[in-house]
Amino acid sequence: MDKAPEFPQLSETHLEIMNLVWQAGEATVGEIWKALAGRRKVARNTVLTLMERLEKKGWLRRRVDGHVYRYSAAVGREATLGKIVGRLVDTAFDGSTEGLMMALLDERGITPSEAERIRVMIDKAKRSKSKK
Amino acid sequence: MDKAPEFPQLSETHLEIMNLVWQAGEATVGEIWKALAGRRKVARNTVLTLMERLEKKGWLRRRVDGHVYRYSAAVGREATLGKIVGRLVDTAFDGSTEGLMMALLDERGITPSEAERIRVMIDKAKRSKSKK
DNA sequence: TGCAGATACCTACAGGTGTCGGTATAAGTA
DNA sequence: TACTTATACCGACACCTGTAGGTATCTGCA
Repeated sequence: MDKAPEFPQLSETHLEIMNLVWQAGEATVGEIWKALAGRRKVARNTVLTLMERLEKKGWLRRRVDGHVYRYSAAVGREATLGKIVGRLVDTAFDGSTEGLMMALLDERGITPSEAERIRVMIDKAKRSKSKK
Repeated sequence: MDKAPEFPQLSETHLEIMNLVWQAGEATVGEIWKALAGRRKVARNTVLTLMERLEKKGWLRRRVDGHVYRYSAAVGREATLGKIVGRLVDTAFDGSTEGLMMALLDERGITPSEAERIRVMIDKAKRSKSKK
């Protein structure tokens, strides 16, 4: 569950589907479709096409189960999201982690409890920085 | 400098150009092209097309100056980047600011001095949360 | 006055994306 | 057995994106 594709960018819709697959672990097109259709109107075939494309590009894997394909993610959620965010930092914030955080805090704000948890995260990240 | 378009997503390349324009304040296609070509090979006409499209969609403004168009950003940098990040938080992290930060720290790590500055930012954000 | 260089406009094209319809097949059900 | 319901595959279409060539115009300099 690790060899990420060369990273040719996941669109928003693709990401939406990847998220559902990550959440489900393994799922059929129908299951993902139902989950997605709960939020917005979309045809089953649309989901099918998108998932086939994701599979072709190496983001999803599928295995035969009876007469059905069961899809699962071929890449890890953490690593993938990490790369996406990293890429955004590079292209939009010129590599500045702080820049992104600033934009985020400015846009969203945080609650005191979030602030506390983030503080803990930062301490931990600082300490284990050399790990990676 | 504020009414952002309905936000139909800026591609990475578009963002690259927007960044140069934000930096320059006002610039001709030729100037942006030179700045961009310094980093990667690209034809002048490519930049021209991209900037025309950005203008058509409301991200850039242009005014006649002699026989030349001078382009400037029609949207503020902070607000725009904020929205982009916010959107990523929503689509990739299900609205969780912390989630994004975690991914970022995990992917990039931070130096102690960055950690310190971020801590200050968070404190400030927490205090002025109601402002926005 | 004529040419080089910058500029803008028009057009094109391949590849990706989001959207499906049509059709065939398999499985469960009345 | 006939019908309904999933599923998959093929193909299509419009729009966006990155890329750029061709051409006409303008401007400054030899």
